[in-house]
Amino acid sequence: MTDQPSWKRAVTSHDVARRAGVSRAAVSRTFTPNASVSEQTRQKVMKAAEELGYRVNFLARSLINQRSDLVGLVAAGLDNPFRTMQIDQLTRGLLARDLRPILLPTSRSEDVGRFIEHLLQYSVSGVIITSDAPPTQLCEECASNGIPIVLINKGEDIAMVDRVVNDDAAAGRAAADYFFDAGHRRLAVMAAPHLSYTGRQRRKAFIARSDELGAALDVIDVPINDYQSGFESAETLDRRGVEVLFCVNDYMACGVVDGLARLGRDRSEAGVKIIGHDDIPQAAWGAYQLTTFAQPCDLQANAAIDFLASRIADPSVPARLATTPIHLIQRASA
Amino acid sequence: MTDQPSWKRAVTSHDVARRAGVSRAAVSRTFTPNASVSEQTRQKVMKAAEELGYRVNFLARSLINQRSDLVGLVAAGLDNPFRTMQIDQLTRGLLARDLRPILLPTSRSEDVGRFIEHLLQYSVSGVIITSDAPPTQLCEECASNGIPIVLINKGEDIAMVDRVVNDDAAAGRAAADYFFDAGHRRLAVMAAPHLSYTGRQRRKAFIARSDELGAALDVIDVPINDYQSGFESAETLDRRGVEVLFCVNDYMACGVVDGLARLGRDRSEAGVKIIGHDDIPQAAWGAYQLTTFAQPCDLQANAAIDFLASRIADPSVPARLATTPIHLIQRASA
DNA sequence: AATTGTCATGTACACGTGTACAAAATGTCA
DNA sequence: TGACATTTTGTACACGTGTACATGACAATT
Repeated sequence: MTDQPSWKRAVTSHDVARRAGVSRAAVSRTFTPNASVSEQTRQKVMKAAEELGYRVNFLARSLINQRSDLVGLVAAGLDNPFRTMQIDQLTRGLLARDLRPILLPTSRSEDVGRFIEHLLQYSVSGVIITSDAPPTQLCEECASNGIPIVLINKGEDIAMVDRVVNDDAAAGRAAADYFFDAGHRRLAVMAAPHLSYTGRQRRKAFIARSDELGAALDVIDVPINDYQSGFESAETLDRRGVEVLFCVNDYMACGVVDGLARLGRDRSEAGVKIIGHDDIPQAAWGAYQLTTFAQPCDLQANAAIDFLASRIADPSVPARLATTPIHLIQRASA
Repeated sequence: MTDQPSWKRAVTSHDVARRAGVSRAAVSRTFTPNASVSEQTRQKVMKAAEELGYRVNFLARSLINQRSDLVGLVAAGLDNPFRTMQIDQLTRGLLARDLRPILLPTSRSEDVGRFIEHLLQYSVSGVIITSDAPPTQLCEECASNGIPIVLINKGEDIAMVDRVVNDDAAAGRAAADYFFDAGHRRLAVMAAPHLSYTGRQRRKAFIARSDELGAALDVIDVPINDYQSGFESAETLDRRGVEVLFCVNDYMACGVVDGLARLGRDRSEAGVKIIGHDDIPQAAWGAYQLTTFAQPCDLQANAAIDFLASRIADPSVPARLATTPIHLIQRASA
């Protein structure tokens, strides 16, 4: 026989059709949901497909459908553990819906141009962006090519672009209230004033609520909301005599804790009280025990994927916005 | 004109050809490396392509080339920060070579069947596997379809499958030597005896070297090499009076440190000395300061991608093995 | 029995590209 | 200039699939 034991070439729908004694169209219909096939031929086709080890070629299918079921996942700063949680949830969610995630980690914004090529050349069905830096160019390019976009925790509201955002305003306010209710009249907040939309929102809300309450306020600016910045800022905190601090994310808060410890300011005795945000795994680690606002990245992922899926189905729906609730987790740090 | 301002349909090589006044083949050749085109027509084509915003449709190209430039990235346990470092390096390396990573996080091994479908249906150019659980079925299936595979830190040596492994034996030995040279005659190692190939190797080498040195040895088994296991095992360490411990990874070591701290056994005063492995970011954090073996995941990623690329070019090369060196990083924990 | 409607099936084309082959153009040398 | 080698170009087919359309089978209705 011409039956090669080695993988000479992939088995196609044509082969299955011949073996099952039906037309190639019948095979195609068998593997297409909501297509019209009689139960009898479906059986025959399935049997033949099974025997030959047939799999539909998604490249060919995508070519015809103008849709690849690939989804671009643009994320920045995998160093922040929260990002890992996000992409973990997102990839699982996408795979559960038979969408395949292409991971595109951005370090410098210059990558973005290359990413656009990657995405458009593969006719991705959609793009989910978690990056810090606002890739407006990428958005425009995708939009003008009719590729659905969902932004997670980003500010720009663009026509036809869905967004999922954390309730940062609530977090900022709640943090200020928490400290105030505990009797403190001098508060502090640490954040990067120019990067990270979500960090800016939390910072803004904390400052606003602080003012409302009439509390004194230290605003500590850092270049980036990361561990290193937190660590190095400990000295500033010490110098200014800060007693309670809202750190706009846990990643940086861990740095603050370690930085203070290095200066000998242990927080078990009357040290600095700290509230963080995100509830990264490390926030629960014994050395930190951060009181923090949990950000429901599972809900966010689901919401984002829902948005994406529905917009893939109907690209003309108006832009939507989902705000996910926060949840205070009390630990030893405050 | 029929010029729609909206994105009615993507611009194809046909459009470019017409505009440039050449045949469609000329366009194709312009965008195919090492194809025969005169400089003059290339210029014309590039100009027309620029004006129309043309991009090669990779789905169509892949269909004809039987190769998609997509690479499956099968990884488990994104909770371990080392995994994040790995996929970060791998995705960047792949993108730098114009390969696109499809991320497939495995939690249960049952996913594997579904992943195989994902991978084969898209005619991925190759697969890189970092998963703990040995997906032998996935390997076989890919191999029988002629898809190159590279394993990172896995044991199975399979025909035609390249591997990149950390020098676990050296790490295990060096850890034992380190403690012995410091004067300790009773050593301990903590690891999951059934999971994680790489952990087993380190454990084995540590035990062997211990025996050679004639040191007493505590072998502490855990179900998984994770933070939680480390944390919970602190009590066992305390009960057995362990003084020095080799933890087969940092993730677990962090748990041990926290677990011991909870029991009041601070390591600043004569506490348990700990050596970890991987040099995850948290190992350098102030609260832990782990002495550890750095695993060069950048080298590993490059080696893996080199293997993959060369095997894509020539699938018939015999299986290769790269062993990456470790590097001791001394901090306060030992 | 004749008519109508429903549904399964096959044929033929389309998706956008790479490339074998032949034809044409160009360059080289006597 | 003619003969020949080399390069460039165009034509035609292939990749593997989804689906519009027409055809035919079969049940339901009159």
